[in-house]
Amino acid sequence: MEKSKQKRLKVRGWHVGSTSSFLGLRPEEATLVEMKVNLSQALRVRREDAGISQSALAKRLRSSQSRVAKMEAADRTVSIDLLVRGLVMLGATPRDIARALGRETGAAA
Amino acid sequence: MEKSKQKRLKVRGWHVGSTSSFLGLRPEEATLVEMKVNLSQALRVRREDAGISQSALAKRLRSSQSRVAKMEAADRTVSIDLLVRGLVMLGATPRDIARALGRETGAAA
DNA sequence: CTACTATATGTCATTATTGACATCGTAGCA
DNA sequence: TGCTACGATGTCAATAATGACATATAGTAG
Repeated sequence: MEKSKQKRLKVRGWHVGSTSSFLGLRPEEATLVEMKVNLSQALRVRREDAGISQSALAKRLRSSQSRVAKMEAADRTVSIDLLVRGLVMLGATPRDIARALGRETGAAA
Repeated sequence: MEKSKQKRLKVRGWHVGSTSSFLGLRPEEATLVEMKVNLSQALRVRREDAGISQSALAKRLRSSQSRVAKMEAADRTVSIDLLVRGLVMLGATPRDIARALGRETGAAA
C-alpha cells in the first residue's frame, strides 16, 4: 500500500486488483491496462491543475462530462486515443504523454 | 534487404507534407498525427528487427496483413490503440513506447 | 431543508475502427 | 517464363468506441 500519490484504482470493467495476476488477463493486456491507467491519472492531474471541471474539459473535447469521468476512471470503453486527445487538449506535449506512459505503477518492481 | 532508417512517409488520408503547416490541420491534430507516425515507424522497425512478415505479425494480433500495412503507413483508419497493441505484441514495454512517442520528428523548426 | 455544482455510472443510437477479402506491384528463384 | 512471398491499397460487413442523456451520490452554500 502507499499514499504518496494515491493509487486507489478501480479500472471499471477490467476488474484489476493489483494489476495483472488475474485469470484471463494476459501479460500484454496487463501492459495495456497499465498504460491506460497511467494516462487516465495524468489526465486527471492535468485537468485539476488546470482548475477546470470535467464538464469544461468535455466541452473542449466536444464530448460529455460522463465520458470524461469514464476517461479518468480508465473505463474499458475509452480508447488510448481518447485519453491522448484529452491530454493534448490540456496542453500536454508528446513528451509529457511519453513521460506519463512510462511511469512505473507501484506494483512489483 | 532494407535501407535501415528512412522517413519516406505518406501518411495516407491525412495528406501531411512536412508535418502540420497544412490548411485545416489544427496544432493539436498535428501533434496527434506526429505521435501516430512515430508509433508506426517504431512498429515497422521492431517488426523488421524481429525478422517477421506483416502477415506473421497480423496473425499474432489476430488481424490481417492489410491492416498491418495500414498501421505501418499511419493510415487514418488505424487507432493509436492498435499501434500500441502491435508494439506490445512485439515485446515493447511501456517505456519503449514512451520513447518512440516522444521522438522528435526532425521536420521544420 | 433546498438548490447548486462536481463527479460517477448505466444505457443506447450514432459513428469510427477493425478484420477480412480482393487485387495489384515487386522482387527473388528455379 | 511461371511461381511464391511480401507488401500496398480499396472496399465493406461486423464490431467497438463515442456522445448524449438520465440518474445517482456527495459536498457546499443559503
